[in-house]
Amino acid sequence: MPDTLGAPRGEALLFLTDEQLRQGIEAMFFAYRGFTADPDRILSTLSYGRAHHRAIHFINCAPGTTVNNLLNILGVTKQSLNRVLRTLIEDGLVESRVGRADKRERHLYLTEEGKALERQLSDAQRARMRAAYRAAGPEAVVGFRQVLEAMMDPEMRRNYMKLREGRE
Amino acid sequence: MPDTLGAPRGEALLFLTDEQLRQGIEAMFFAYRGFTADPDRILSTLSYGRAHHRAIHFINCAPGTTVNNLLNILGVTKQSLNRVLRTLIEDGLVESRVGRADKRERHLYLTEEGKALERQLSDAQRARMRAAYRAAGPEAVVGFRQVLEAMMDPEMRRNYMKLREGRE
DNA sequence: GACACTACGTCAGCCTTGTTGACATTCCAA
DNA sequence: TTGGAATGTCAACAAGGCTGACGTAGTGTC
Repeated sequence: MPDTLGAPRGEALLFLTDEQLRQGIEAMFFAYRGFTADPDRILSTLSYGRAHHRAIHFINCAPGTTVNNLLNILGVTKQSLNRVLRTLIEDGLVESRVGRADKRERHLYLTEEGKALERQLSDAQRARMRAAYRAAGPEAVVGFRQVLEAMMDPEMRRNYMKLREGRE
Repeated sequence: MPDTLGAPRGEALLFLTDEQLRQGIEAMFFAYRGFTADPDRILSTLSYGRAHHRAIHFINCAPGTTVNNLLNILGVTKQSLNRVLRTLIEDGLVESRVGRADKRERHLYLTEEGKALERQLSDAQRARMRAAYRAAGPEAVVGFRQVLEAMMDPEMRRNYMKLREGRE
């Protein structure tokens, strides 16, 4: 069977077989379940859900972010986000400040209590991630990140990069 | 600062910093969105959801699987699964056969129509996975899989391995 | 100043998909 | 025969998505 691409020969492309891809798909499914399991347990005791976790996470990452900005990152409607945000503000975990330059905007911040919950959630999630990283080793981690980045929608990849830059 | 573990020195553990872990967490979040985006688009035109996709996927992987078995793999209640299965059976995508050895059990199979939808969904999902694999390269794929496997709950890892063995 | 537009909040209603609890049926096995 | 396992089904409920409509406040433009 001739190699239509020229450079890499058949065997070098074994990682692109349907069976390999299928295993990757299932690995994503099962791993994502593990990924969310620990925070989910904590949240359920507080009658919060994953949606609250996501909001808390990204507000913590980018303090002072606007509602619109958060909407784009999370990829939900403002009505959905608002429901979550309202409870977090009522419960004193998030503070909403009217913008100085543009008073239509609301800038979101975690309160001390909000930061405490964020820490609790991300400690649990990081512990699992750390264990997985340690078990797999540094080279595997590089590969892991490369594949994940390549799997994102371009727009989400931009959001992802932006968040990283903001912390460097 | 002394190295408490002995062997690897500080720099070798840079991949375990909180910032690295945080980036990994966000990468998982954004990548999973991409991972499900293509099937979701197809499903929404058929008034099906992700739950239907998951059922179809695993019935296709393990034809003749029982309801209970599927329950364990998917990690949902029988009532939840039943609602999904009922619509799939009504729509003629899934066939439920009474067990021969144990007539309490129902063995699940995809019909031709079900297989066609499965193919449509998995083609879309594999296309994205293939693009990501190709962009990242074979070494990255190995690392990707290693980290994902390490991130699973032990019970889910067993399910994952079992599915793989069944196809080899 | 009038007007269009933007950012945000909110109300109402709908859908999917998860949950619990209760109960019927069927059938295997002790 | 009787207990328990596997399954199906009904009802009720909640989280968290969605759309559509409407209100309000602030911005920017003509």
